[in-house]
Amino acid sequence: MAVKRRKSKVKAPPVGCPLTACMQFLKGAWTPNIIWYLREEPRRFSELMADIPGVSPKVFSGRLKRLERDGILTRQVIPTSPPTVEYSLTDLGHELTPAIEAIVQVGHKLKQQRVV
Amino acid sequence: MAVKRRKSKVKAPPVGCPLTACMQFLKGAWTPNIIWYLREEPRRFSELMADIPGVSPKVFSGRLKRLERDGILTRQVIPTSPPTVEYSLTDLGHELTPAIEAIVQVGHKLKQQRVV
DNA sequence: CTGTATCCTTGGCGATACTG
DNA sequence: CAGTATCGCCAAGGATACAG
Repeated sequence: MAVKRRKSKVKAPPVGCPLTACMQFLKGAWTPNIIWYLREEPRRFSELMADIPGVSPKVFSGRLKRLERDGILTRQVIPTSPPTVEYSLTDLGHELTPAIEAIVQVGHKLKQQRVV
Repeated sequence: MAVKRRKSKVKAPPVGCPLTACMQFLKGAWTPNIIWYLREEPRRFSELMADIPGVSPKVFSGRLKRLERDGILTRQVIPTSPPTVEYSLTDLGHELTPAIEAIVQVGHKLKQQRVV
């Protein structure tokens, strides 16, 4: 069925602004972590789930689907005998990693200063 | 009135991870933009509203309050005759700007490549 | 000018169970 | 192993009007 994307009634922050342009890909509770854990090498579903504890498979699967739809990552089924699936970043996905790296940097600093 | 904050039943991405530690401050639809537009100099309520079109005063006010509570910015009332209010980043707020700058950088690049 | 008050919608998120 | 199905919550966000 036509997955026609409804005109999101959720008011978008100002598009056209580079900040928002990038943030839209980082939106969502688990999104940055997923990209982060994929930055070096492809990972499988359960590996990612283990990397990012606390998320339910349903939510996780949904997030991965959206990221795939957005062109951030690709999903590849490997026909082994328990089937495995590998997720990896696309070029677009890799473009985002510098931003996330900066966020991680800041996070480290905040932790050092015990502000978190 | 004791605004006791309930143990948020919502989204609990893995805390303790630096990424999430930083992201919690960037969460929310208009948050990064607010910090961004305050990075150089203090701004008044209506200035910020104009910088970031499309947000209603209620939502905007709520966001600013949360940022103040989180220690990202300070609110100073200037007793002029129409009263004006100035918002400025705290030290903590300024710590976040490198991360946002990186995000903006990536946003620029994405726009150049017309992926957005 | 700088916000609050009301009321409402929505989609993100969660838990658990189940399947190819 | 890698997900869906189902059910439901609720905080974030929005529109509009009003207030100090």
